Amino acid sequence: MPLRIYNTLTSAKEEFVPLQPGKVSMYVCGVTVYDNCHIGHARANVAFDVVYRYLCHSGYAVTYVRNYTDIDDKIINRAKQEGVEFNVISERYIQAFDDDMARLNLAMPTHQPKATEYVDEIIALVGKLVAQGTAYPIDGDVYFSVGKFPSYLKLSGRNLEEMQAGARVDVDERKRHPMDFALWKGAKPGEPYWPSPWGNGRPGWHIECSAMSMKLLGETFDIHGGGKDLVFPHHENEIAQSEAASGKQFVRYWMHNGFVNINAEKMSKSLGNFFTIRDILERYDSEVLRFFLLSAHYRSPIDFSDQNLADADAGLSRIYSALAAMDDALADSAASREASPALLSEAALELQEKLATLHDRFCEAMDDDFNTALAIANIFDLVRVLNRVLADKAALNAAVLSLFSQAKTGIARIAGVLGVMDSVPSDYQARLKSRKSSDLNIDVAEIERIVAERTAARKVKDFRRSDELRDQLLAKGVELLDGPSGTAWKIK
RNA sequence: GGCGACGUCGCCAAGUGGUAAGGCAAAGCUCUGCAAAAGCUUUAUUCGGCGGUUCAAAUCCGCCCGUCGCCUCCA
Repeated sequence: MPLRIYNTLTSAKEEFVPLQPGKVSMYVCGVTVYDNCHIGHARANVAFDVVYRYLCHSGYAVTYVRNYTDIDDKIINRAKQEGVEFNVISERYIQAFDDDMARLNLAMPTHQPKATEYVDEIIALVGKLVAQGTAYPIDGDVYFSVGKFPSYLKLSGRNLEEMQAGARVDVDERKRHPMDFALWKGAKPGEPYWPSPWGNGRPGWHIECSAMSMKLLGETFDIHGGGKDLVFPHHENEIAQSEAASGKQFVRYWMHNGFVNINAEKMSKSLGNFFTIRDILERYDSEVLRFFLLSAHYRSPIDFSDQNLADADAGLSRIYSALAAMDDALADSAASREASPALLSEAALELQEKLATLHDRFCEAMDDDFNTALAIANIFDLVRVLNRVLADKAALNAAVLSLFSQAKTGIARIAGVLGVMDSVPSDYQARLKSRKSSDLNIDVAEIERIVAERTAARKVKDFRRSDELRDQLLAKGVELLDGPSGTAWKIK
């Protein structure tokens, strides 16, 4: 079954046919590095990380480019505030971005270019547009002339007249058309600059992506991604600059991810209602955050709340519990099972059937515009059957254990694409426990002492004292779990 | 004002013509001294409302209501 991708350019799902068979060229707008990243950045980057991984999984040789925009007005402003050079700011937040993405288990792109390393290419591109007459210099700035590019706004499906009617911006009177945008900005005193034919200055906002993507991927490439909010003006302007310069189609498939909302409203810097990735990782495991982000389709809005994160946490734990239980069964098995008949129970037969189609169903979901929500639902479906088999301890024979091995392999294959469920189950569980115990207001030795006292009380059937001690611990957030081999405890 | 998206069980969320996936929560059961935890089972004749097309619609069309986004920096 062919992969189908929703293309913003045509507003439809289209069969994906790469420019060159077996190869995919893909560019995703990274970040402007002037501050820490928020959950919205996490979503976009996780979404395209999965796109990248799935394309690789499908057998394509993928060249994945994700840029850093490391020169921009916001960076300059921030540098001014702090009284440092602009590159102190950009380098700091590049490092922060890299750290955040590593924690979110992102695969490394093939190239991670920085705008400042491509100034020559940018100047050449602007120069070409000026020479052509599609761009014009004024007082050290250079503007793109939207009137010279007839298909301007084809991506966002608007027209120039409407845009002007709704314009809320003060128009620079020097521009030929109110919608003309800057390719190059002349430097004011004290600002960073590069020499250019139009004087000292720096790149405008959109031009760096055109220059870097065309340099690394060619004038026409397969996939260009980013958040929905980049459709206009950023991607629209990229198309204008690039296609005007090359005379060729710039990008074949435009992909845009939906927003992260807070109380059904867009999370954004300007609204001030954002959470940084760092903030959230203080409180939730990074794998939980990633799992949460993949639990909705990448184009849908997703509402960020404690409740929803807690739900994701519970769901992911359910999967790991089943994986851990399989590990246990496999570990304490072997010899004693060998003699047992290899008959499969009804549940085991169902498991066998689910395993046979597991990978196909995964691909079917992902081929439909990267439907990770459906892919995850399939995993839960498998987990339910798995638990049913696990529950029947007497039926754990060699044949069933072999199914468990298959299940582990099958899930690992999927986990490798989604970038979740790829921890060692017992490690994951230990990670959660230690995270929770860090905000505990009682020390472990004290817990152990009370547990021991209660065990003694239970031994002599003093259940009143036993329950008293249990309540005492519960009040401090410690939950007791009595089992055949003694009493374990966990943080509530 | 222009353009666009969305509205599916208490909550989250798949499903774009063939008769409602999955998760969380809840209830029942198993287990337990009792619990907790865990597991199993159950839980929408119905998809914002009203019309229409069709043998058949959550899915297509029209209108209405509601929410949100873009049009300014934004993933």
